[in-house]
Amino acid sequence: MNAANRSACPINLTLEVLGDRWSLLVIRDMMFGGRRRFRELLTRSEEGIASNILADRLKRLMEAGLLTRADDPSHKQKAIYSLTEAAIQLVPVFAQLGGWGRRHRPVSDELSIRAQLLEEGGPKLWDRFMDDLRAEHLGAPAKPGPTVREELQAAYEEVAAKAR
Amino acid sequence: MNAANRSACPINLTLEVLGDRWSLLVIRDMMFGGRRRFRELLTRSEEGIASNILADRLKRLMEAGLLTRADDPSHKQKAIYSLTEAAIQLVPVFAQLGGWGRRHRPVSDELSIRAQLLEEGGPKLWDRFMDDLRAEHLGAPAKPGPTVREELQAAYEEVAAKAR
DNA sequence: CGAGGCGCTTGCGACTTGCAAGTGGATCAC
DNA sequence: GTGATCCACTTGCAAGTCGCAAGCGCCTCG
Repeated sequence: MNAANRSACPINLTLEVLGDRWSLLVIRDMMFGGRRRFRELLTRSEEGIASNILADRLKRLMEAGLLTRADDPSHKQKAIYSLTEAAIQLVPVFAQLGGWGRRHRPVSDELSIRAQLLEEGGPKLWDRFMDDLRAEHLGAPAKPGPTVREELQAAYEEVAAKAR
Repeated sequence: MNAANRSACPINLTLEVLGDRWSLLVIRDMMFGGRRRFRELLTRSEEGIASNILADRLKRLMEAGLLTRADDPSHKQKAIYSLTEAAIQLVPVFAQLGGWGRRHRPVSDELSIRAQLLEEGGPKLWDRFMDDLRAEHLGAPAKPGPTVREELQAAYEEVAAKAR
């Protein structure tokens, strides 16, 4: 369980940071849902994370170098969390995880359309998405045109509307 | 925690099956290490899994449809575990996880060479590897030539020899 | 027939999780 | 300016999970 006494295998080391039920979901909500604050992550989470678990995960992810925290200059008690470059590079991992889940788990149509588009878009779309995230979280210059998140969101809403 | 009351998001559903510290490591040892028996998985695991945890994970993975169990006809008390097609399709997920770990975690050179080759080989290599696994675990006809696992293993041993 | 290997199971203490409630401070509405 | 509300967490506690060591019945080998 200790990080120290386990192996230096890349997969094992990745699992030591991300191998639990919540860490990747928190990052997913920040990436795909655009959430940046504690309260947003807490209350708008599909799966209903508990506040102490969320606090603990944010702390661990910061220690692992996947997230940073800054005070909101416009509102002293608000904090803003940002993804680091390392976290942004999880985009292909999410694409594969989502693609696998879509094919092998009982997903709903609305929620799987994003995974499908991300998978079909391939590395080109992933790179665009990562550039969007760098602009949003790291202050890199933004590219013109709609963001990948907006495109995915629009597709989701279209499917959700049809389902109703 | 219950599968029932969480969301139908592909990433969440994937995490419900694989989102713990051991499940993916067990599958990794079967895929990349060629282990098929309880005892092999127990004693030749780099990370030292406990026997009760291993038993529990094998059971859960069978219930999730990722593994099957058969009696060894030549030895009544031995069991053989096989990967299902769903588990074999985790190859790209492993490739991405390994690639990310290699870039962002303190991996050792010997253990990361496999991840590097798998990443650089891209979808073509992944497909070959998946075909190898289908031959080994599902009884599909084998392709001629060395298996991907053998190639990865040879590269690993070369690096390990240099390191000494 | 005894030693050892096989796939597990059991007991138990330590740690982790999930829920509900609470904390101190900042902001907002009036 | 004052009371209600929002904010990011923290605390207490019950329940569940993990990890280690030991043990189980069965089978095989010499």
